[in-house]
Amino acid sequence: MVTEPTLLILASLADGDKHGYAMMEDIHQLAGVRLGAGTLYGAITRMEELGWIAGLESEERRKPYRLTALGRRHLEEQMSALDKMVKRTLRRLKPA
Amino acid sequence: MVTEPTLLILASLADGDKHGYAMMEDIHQLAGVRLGAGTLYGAITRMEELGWIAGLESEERRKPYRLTALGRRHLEEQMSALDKMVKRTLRRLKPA
DNA sequence: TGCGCTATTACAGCTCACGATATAGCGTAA
DNA sequence: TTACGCTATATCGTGAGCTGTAATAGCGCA
Repeated sequence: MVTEPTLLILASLADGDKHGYAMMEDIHQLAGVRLGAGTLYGAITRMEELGWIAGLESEERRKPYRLTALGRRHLEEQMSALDKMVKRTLRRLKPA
Repeated sequence: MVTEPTLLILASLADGDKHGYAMMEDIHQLAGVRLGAGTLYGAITRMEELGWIAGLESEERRKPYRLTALGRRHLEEQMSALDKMVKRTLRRLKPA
């Protein structure tokens, strides 16, 4: 697996509000992995409790979620750390 | 946590053979995280069984490890996938 | 009517991350 | 020479959370 489901969900919501199933599709495009239902909805529940995402009301059977300010900040931190790490590692992989 | 310990260990060994404790220091420099002893040596054992790293003989109390060809290939694949994902996500975070 | 896709929930199993503990060699300062 | 702190590895228990699967249900279409 490329990254923790948590980051993939945050990354997906960074593009706009989405419900669970739509995140599955988006994450597949974004990272090439397909999260299972258990992984996805389990992570969503935990992240909502953490205050990283918020469920929006809806009269449909779809339940959309939105990235909170806290979640966005966390995503930014993780991404910039990841970016540094990836760049350093790629530099190690291809010697001068 | 930024990334799985597995990738961090592979990334550390991409720079040259190292024993466990040296990886801890290197990973701290590389990714800003400090792996605990349990995490580190647990992952090392599993990765050796997978054939991603190989233990080298040594008469000292230090046991150095080397990245195998298989491990290197895996690291390259994961890093390029991560690289794509990070770039796309960063683009989402800072709108035009 | 039935099939396949969308959509969510719940659950059981299992891996693994993590902290803590134990052991031990080493250098060095008191 | 004793004691302390750092280096170095191993092991264990616990819990979090990833994973696949099954159950449920609305929807569109043939």
